[in-house]
Amino acid sequence: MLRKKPTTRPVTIDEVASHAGVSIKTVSRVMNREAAVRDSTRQRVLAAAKELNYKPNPAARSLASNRSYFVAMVYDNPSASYLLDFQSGALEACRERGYSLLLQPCDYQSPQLLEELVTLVTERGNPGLVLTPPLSDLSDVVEQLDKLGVKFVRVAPVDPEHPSPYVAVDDRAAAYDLTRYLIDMGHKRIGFIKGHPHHGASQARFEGYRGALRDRGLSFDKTLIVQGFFSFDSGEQCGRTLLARKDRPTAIFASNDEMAAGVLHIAHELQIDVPSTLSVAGFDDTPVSRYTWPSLTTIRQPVEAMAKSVVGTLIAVMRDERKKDQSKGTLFPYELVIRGSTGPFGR
Amino acid sequence: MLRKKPTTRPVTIDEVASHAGVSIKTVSRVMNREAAVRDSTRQRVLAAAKELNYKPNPAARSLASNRSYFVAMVYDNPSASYLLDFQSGALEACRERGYSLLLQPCDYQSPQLLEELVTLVTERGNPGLVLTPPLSDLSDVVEQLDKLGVKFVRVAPVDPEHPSPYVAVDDRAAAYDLTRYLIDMGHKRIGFIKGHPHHGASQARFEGYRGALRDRGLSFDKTLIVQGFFSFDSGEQCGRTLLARKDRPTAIFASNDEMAAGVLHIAHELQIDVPSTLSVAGFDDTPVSRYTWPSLTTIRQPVEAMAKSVVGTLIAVMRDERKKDQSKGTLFPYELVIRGSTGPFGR
DNA sequence: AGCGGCGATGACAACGCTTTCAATACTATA
DNA sequence: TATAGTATTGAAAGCGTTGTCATCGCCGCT
Repeated sequence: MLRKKPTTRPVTIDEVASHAGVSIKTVSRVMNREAAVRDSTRQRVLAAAKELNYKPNPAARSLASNRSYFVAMVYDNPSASYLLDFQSGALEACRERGYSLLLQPCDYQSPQLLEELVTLVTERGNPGLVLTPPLSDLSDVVEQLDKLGVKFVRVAPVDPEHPSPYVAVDDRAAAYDLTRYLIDMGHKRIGFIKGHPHHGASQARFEGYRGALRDRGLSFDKTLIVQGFFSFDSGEQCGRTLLARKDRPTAIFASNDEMAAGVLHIAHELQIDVPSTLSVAGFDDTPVSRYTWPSLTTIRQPVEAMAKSVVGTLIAVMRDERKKDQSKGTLFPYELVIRGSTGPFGR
Repeated sequence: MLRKKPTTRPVTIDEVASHAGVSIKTVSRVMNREAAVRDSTRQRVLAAAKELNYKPNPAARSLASNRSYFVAMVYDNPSASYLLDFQSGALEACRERGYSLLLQPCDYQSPQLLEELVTLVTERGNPGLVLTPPLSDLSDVVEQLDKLGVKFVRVAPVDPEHPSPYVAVDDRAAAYDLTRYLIDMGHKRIGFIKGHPHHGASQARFEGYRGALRDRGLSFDKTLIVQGFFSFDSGEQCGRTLLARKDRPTAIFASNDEMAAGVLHIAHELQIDVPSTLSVAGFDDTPVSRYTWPSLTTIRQPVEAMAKSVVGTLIAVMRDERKKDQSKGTLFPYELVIRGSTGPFGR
């Protein structure tokens, strides 16, 4: 079967120009929404473009303008559903503005990380970058990228000091609220599983937990704190540690849903009933929180909206459209979602 | 803070050429691995390129060559983790060959789907397409894309009749094996939750189930079959239907993990012990299968490897490198993964 | 009427690469 | 040593846009 593919050659700007009786430059102006075009002319051009179904050639565009129509999402494997939610928000922002999203998985601990990013940027026509955690906290990388003139925004940076734009949720306050909720359910011994130490949010969540204990006058017991790594496996391990003790906690707050799922697994293994004798809470409200039994009490972050917002900002930066007075960071609201995995102790 | 960004202008082919003492055409040849270059020349050029850290400008490249260095993954929300696994395999294939991956979420039922895809293709410089299920089964879309000369490959098409390349797993055989395993555990009444009717795999899995019953001489009870939609919620609903019956099944085979997770939820709600009085199995071996309690018996598909392979094929097609005698489809091996959610009836 | 200015438009040169085709340098052969 | 043939290389013309700068009207003001 060797039939020749038709591959209809796309319409070019020249055709639109002659069809509308103007120069290509004018068509270009119209397509780029530049101001200095008489309204009647603009209409004529738009009509011609529409009729011919003209789509500007992106390669020619970025070659000539030395501009990029790409946003690259740089990530190192945070939770899967977080990634997907984020992607979908980012895609939405890109779609609205005619940009495309590139994916750049990477190893945040690699010594060549900066080099890889620079390669990405130069190889892919200078896209803007979205740094997701924990990359958003690598201050040297941030510094260098900035120095190199790379446009980027950060997601959930622990340290908002750098002038680049970012989005985040107040992790500390969220963890504080969740902990207070547990305390208000009557829990006095609340275990805490810390998140990955290289994620800024981990520290903030821990501080929220501690703050709530303090404010409610509960003593802080260091032995109830264990170090997790945001993974299901680490959740199991930490759960085992906490639940093996004789004076085990009556509630466990895991710094994300996957670890909470791991704790639930161990609780089942040890035949500890949840929530009657153990409450378990997570963080993030990923789909995981519904798959577990019981469903997880957790904190919902509007990940998709955050992604959309921050990518929008990035594109504005790439276009130099950003008003100077615009605030560099945006905090999004979180929400405490109460499900079956938590309750008062002893029924 | 108005400091000017340095934005070091990238190295161009001209600089490499003069640095190596050759014409730009020769540099171009070397960069594109064309044959007709003396070895000594090639070395000289490579050295120069390396020294200057030359990266060909992709926009210029695709403008001049009218070729695309993009692969677009077209999907309509199959399971989240499936997507991510697929992405990561696709990215790997792209990375190896210097291509970039674009994401194109879409609505497979939209009447304008074809139009949207054509827009994508023309707007984004004619990328190759990866059609994931259920898009891979829209024969009219496939037909039209082919007619338009769009290069594409399909993932898990139910109907391999079209000559475009594809990857798949033998869903029927996998479901057959899983069902036989359940039967061999002593189950005689095995409920089946069908997958989304618009996914080709659904039918194949169902046939595998039926085939195993038949071969093992078990009667086929239509009332044990319920229609799901691959979602957790539909799993719950179907689970409720099946488990509310007096003569409820002793095992339930859900056509994917999320639905199986839903069934487990209902089992817990009804205080039906798994696996002693009910076995539950899923399909896909997504991370979900580990989060549930008990962990799910399921079928593992090498999604990432499949993605990598099919994207590799796509790129070969885009480059016209594909040997004619190459088989158009590739079947990947699946694996039965036995976990805690299944066992012999009555302990 | 003459002049400065500004709004609207177009001509033409990039942008960095590939393609085409011609030119040159070899190599094997007679 | 000449000769054809092949391997290697390069010059120049695009590819489809945007950037720069010149041009052309037209307005208001002297």
